[in-house]
Amino acid sequence: MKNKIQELRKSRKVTQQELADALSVTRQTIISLENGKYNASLILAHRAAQFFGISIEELFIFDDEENL
Amino acid sequence: MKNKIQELRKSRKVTQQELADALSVTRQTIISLENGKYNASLILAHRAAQFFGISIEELFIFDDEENL
DNA sequence: AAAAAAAGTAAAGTTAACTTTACAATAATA
DNA sequence: TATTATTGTAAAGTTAACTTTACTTTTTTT
Repeated sequence: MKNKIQELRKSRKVTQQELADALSVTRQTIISLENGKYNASLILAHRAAQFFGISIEELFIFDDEENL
Repeated sequence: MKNKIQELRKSRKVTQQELADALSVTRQTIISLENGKYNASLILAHRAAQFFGISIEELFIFDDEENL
């Protein structure tokens, strides 16, 4: 699953650390999400979508046929 | 985090087993989600929302101030 | 009321999201 | 070019989502 986190973060001139703080996670979590190391949990996805003012469906790119 | 899975499943006369099969998870997972034992992963949330034809934000009730 | 279907409980195991710490590489700025 | 800010890598630990199996309880149907 891909996401638009890095793209949106950069366009808004927010650092990884600032985003991490805003979402109450570590910077490591932001890095790993941006670089596709793992998927966000539902709650984190919701927080991130809220932060960027869009829906979860808009922030994440779900390709069907993906494993849990 | 709460969700409307049980409510929607019943209103559509779908059994837990049928829903589990449709979402490619075990019945145990459905039971635990319906009974609030744990939260769905983002991908499962997406599959469930698609199944019911609504958005993730409509299917899940996010109360802010929740832990990851 | 009996049988069958559906829902629930319990418990042990696996996996991956997230944390923590520490260090390396790149980019920006003085 | 030197310094600082930002991003990335690595690795070990914790926790919770999800699985599997087996059994019990409730609901539905005959």
